[in-house]
Amino acid sequence: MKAANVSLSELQIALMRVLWDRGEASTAEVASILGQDRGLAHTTVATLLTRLQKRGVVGQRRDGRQLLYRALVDESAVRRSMVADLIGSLFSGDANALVAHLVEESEIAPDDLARIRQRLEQGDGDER
Amino acid sequence: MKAANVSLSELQIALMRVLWDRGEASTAEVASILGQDRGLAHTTVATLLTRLQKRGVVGQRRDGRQLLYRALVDESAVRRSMVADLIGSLFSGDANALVAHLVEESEIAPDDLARIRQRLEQGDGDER
DNA sequence: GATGTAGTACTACTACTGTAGTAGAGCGCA
DNA sequence: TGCGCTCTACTACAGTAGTAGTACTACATC
Repeated sequence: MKAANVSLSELQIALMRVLWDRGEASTAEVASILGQDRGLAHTTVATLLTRLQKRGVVGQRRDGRQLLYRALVDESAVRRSMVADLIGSLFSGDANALVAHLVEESEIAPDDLARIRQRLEQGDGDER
Repeated sequence: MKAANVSLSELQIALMRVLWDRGEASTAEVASILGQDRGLAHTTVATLLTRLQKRGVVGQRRDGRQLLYRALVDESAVRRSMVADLIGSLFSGDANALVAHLVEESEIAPDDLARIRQRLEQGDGDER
């Protein structure tokens, strides 16, 4: 629960992605992955995780000397709230305008729309 | 020009929207509109505009005692860069996944996809 | 000419983010 | 049984955003 209003920075999302992928991870694990990609110090990652924990976005569990973190919000909740924010502020709340933008900017081909629709209509009779 | 990397907060976008709508606006105008909606002090709006100007996002022109501001980046550039950021961080760079998300979250109806495609294919042979 | 008014410039403060160092605690190995 | 390593906790600092007050300036009006 705690569904609403989770807006994260790019870096924070990268952190979360590690947790989403593995379910639970120690600071060291996260740091080794993030540090690899971005050259962040171990302590930096620890700070970021602590802050997210204080914010209630991740949960913390002690395992001996180590801390294990896991996500308390799932990716789709973050997607939901961040996409909604974007549509609200930049597309006057109109999701169709966002799709139109994507096509206009050649981010997706018009044919993809049909494919997506087909896939979704087949995949689920209705699940929502 | 200055195409890239314009990422703005919700409030900053609201400021910009006033400028996008009217082309050029004085601090007072922006403040009266924004202040209406959000109860911001006149000086707050002035500060925000100055900062955007320092960042090169808006241009400033003196008209007597007043300053007139106009946007130096257009809305589509901001959309482009912010949508791209979002897709990059939350949808693994896959724009299709964003569209699928929109449909799954009932932000748009599957039929809308067809409508959008039709509209776009008719509207422009190709313009890009 | 003095004064009120409108408008800008400067300063300030809080919160959050990115970044990381240092200090301290516990564990394992020589 | 002490030394080093690892891991966390705490502190710090710069940058940006949100918010607004105060001070100064120019203009109009009496």
